[in-house]
Amino acid sequence: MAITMRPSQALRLWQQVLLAEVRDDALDLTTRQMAILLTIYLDPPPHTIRALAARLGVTKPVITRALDTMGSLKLVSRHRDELDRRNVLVRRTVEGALYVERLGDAIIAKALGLPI
Amino acid sequence: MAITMRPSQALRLWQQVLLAEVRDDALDLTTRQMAILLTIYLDPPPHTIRALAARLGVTKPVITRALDTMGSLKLVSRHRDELDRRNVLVRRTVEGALYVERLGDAIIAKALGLPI
DNA sequence: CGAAAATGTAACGGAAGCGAAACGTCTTTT
DNA sequence: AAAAGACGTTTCGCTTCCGTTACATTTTCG
Repeated sequence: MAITMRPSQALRLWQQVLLAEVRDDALDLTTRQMAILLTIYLDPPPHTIRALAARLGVTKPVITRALDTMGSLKLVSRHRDELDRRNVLVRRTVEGALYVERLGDAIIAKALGLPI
Repeated sequence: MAITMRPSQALRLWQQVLLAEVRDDALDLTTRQMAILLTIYLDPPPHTIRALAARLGVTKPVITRALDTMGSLKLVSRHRDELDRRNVLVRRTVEGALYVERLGDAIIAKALGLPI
């Protein structure tokens, strides 16, 4: 069974989560950064810069810069691929997993609070 | 009946919508701008800069700048309040309503495509 | 009426993101 | 072994956003 919502409910859910994100966000990720983060945590590894760029439809420097930022926030980590040393593999971190998990819980909490 | 989802579904929904937003975004709104836009379109008017700042938990210049950007994109419009000429009232536009409506439809489309 | 308060905006310096292009390193091809 | 290609990063100039502070206008209150 698929998730069913009316447009008004979907928009209200989106608003509530964004408001919560803005109100108490220490991280302040951009839309692109959040898309990258979720892709790393939801899609199966390995994750290379090139593959992430293709998935998002952006250039590689965009991924590099986003990983710089999220790496300094400890949300992801980078490791050289020893089998093909041209590649960089992006891996999850404990902090990142916790952040994503909390986001999921926050979305559900807001969904449960939606008017009928 | 409230909307029910598992955390994995919520996160997957979020990822899918963000990916779509990044892939074919003509607008590229920030998280704050999107939160402001949805608040203007979902919460009952009137919307003043001060009230929006309080709702988001940010300073007034943040709202002013976001409205500058979204105003040039025709997503919202500003009008001086004639009853209290200190106030600026933010109003919806046809273009903004269309944009928000499409976002709602996009969310629903992604929700329907979620795995069980 | 005049002082104080409230509202939104402008200005400032700093930080971060952008697209495009050039670059260094590593692997594959010839 | 040399040339070509692939991968990720760095650099460039530019734009936009940020927080803070100062400001002009308008209203309220003493």
